[in-house]
Amino acid sequence: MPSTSVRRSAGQISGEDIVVEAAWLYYHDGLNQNEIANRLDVSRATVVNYLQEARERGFINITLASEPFTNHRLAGELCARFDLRAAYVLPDGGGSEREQFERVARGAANWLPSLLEAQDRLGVAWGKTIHDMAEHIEPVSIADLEVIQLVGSMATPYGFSAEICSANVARKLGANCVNLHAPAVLSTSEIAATLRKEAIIAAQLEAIEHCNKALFAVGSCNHDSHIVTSGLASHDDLDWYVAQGAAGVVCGRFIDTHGDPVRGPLDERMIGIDQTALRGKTMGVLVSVGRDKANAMLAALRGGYATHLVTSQSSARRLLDTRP
Amino acid sequence: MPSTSVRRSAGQISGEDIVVEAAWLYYHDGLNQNEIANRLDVSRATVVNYLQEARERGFINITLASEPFTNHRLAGELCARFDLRAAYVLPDGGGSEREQFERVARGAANWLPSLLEAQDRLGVAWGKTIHDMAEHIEPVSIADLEVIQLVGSMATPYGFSAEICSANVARKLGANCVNLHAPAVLSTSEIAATLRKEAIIAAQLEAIEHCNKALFAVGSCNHDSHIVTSGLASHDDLDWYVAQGAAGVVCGRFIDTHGDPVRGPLDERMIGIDQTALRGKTMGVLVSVGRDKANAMLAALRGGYATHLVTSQSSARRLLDTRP
DNA sequence: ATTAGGTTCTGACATTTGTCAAAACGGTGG
DNA sequence: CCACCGTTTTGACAAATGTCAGAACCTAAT
Repeated sequence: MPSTSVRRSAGQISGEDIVVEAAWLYYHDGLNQNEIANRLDVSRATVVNYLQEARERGFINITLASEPFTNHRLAGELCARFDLRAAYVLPDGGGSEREQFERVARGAANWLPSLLEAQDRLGVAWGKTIHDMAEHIEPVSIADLEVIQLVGSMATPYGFSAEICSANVARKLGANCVNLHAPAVLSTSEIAATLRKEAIIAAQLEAIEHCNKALFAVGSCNHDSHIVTSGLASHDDLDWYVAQGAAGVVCGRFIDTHGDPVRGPLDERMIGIDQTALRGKTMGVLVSVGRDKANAMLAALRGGYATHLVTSQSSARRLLDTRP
Repeated sequence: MPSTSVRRSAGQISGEDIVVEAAWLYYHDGLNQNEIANRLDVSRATVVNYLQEARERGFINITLASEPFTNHRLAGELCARFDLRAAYVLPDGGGSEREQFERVARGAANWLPSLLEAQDRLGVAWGKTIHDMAEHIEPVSIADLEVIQLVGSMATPYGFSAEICSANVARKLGANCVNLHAPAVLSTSEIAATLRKEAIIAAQLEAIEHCNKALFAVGSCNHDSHIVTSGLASHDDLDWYVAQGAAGVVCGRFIDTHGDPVRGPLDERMIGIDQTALRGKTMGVLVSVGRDKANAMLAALRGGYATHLVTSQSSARRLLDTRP
């Protein structure tokens, strides 16, 4: 009676097959590792290995439903106060601001796919928030999705510049990516104007105008915030805009505490979506968290740039504690 | 120093919030129950309860990726042999036929959502297989999906009659449901013809013609198979069709070993999709398993009714072991 | 044959998770 | 104020899962 070996390399069963079988028995049929070990006639330790392999290979998807987060009490209040269609509030979990940032990025990554549908054209801004979010998106494929870079590229080589953000989001969502092949800011408004008329750039700006959804973060108006460190604005630029009442930055554009555009010399030299166009999208997803972002978030929310918000509990409380 | 209570009903945190928080920390942040217990300042046993509640409430979704099943060696061979676009082969797991049936139903439930896209019109047949499958679909919402009942309702009250199958599939997928408000089989062809001309029925038959995808099982030609027990065909009907070469049943219609229609007196009296229309769909998902279904499956596959197949390893082997 | 080098598997132990009866709690009505 | 009742939490124990060093196994080269 020659017993057929179950060793992975032997037998008629191909290598990964037994791994899948173990995963199925465990996650779908609800057997425990002992029962699986008996059925497959291997040791329980081996079953542990199979299951680990299955997880590593991404055979198992564990996702958290979005409802409990959006239904969160704070989410409801945020929607009411800032006229949002939905908000996604992540628990603080008692961790540091660093951890909270991470969690919000993951939360946004978790939520985003369910906000998109086939044929959407999603504009993507830039920044550490957007970049980290993109990292955490579980790859899915959304039919005929187009991802469009909303802001020109950064002069300084930067880990989370606009083209990298949009490319990563597109990659994770299996989408086509329209990059904006121009610097975010040019030395003179004339050069910017010329560039805007270039056929290639014009087509890309056209794509920006016609995207229906937007994903963006906000920047604060400090001298150490990304708007300066990325080389988009000089310290003088920043001072000038702050003097005019700037309270925050969306897609590289300055806005005041009411969210209204603060226009100035830099604007003419920039290539990318402007405040008016951003406000016109049918969906605007704002991802932001942190004490330092509070004012800028408030400005962006008041300005009506966002229809959807992802943030943390403590940030949500800060927003709600401010007088309207 | 009044310590704020974390008891669920107290504090500013709403009841389900702490459950969600625990779930997040566990499934997303990968903390273990002890760490979570410390953070939330409750006992570990409580964390266990929270996590259980989160699972019960469906906050956590665990699904298996479809690739390992569709990439399976047997799946590839099935595609090649029967000209399928994809096959989903479930492990046998050493269990009984009963367990295999169950597993195939769950596998189909797992796979189906990823086969559908927005605006699809999915025709759904009937039978125990389809019914059990529907039970196991994890509720999702597919935009503008329409589910259409392919076969009329059963005269005998039946747990898995056509209208129940389509309604359940529709419910789970958040789809609109077009039911066929007519019996599957009538006493005379004249009555059937009259009924087909009724405006309501005609519109429903129209919907059947225009659906682009179909989900169906096969029936075998035994006297104890559902085609007889459900009251669709009498024993005499069955004998007659078998004598004409019938080897299986799809959507209540008889086919021979090549999958070609076997037409007879019963056909004129039936209301529902016919063999030609079924063959014309852009996608046909056949879900079937079991030794007794082998011949019928073979017939359906040869007849080109299916573009996608869900079955078990052992059933797959049986199919492949048969001479083409 | 035998040996070397890699991979896969296993047994013994460590850690994590689940269970359950009893205790603590919060509201309610005497 | 207290006794009651249903719910939530907890501690102690039981079960399940994870870890890791070494055994078993395969392959290919000597």
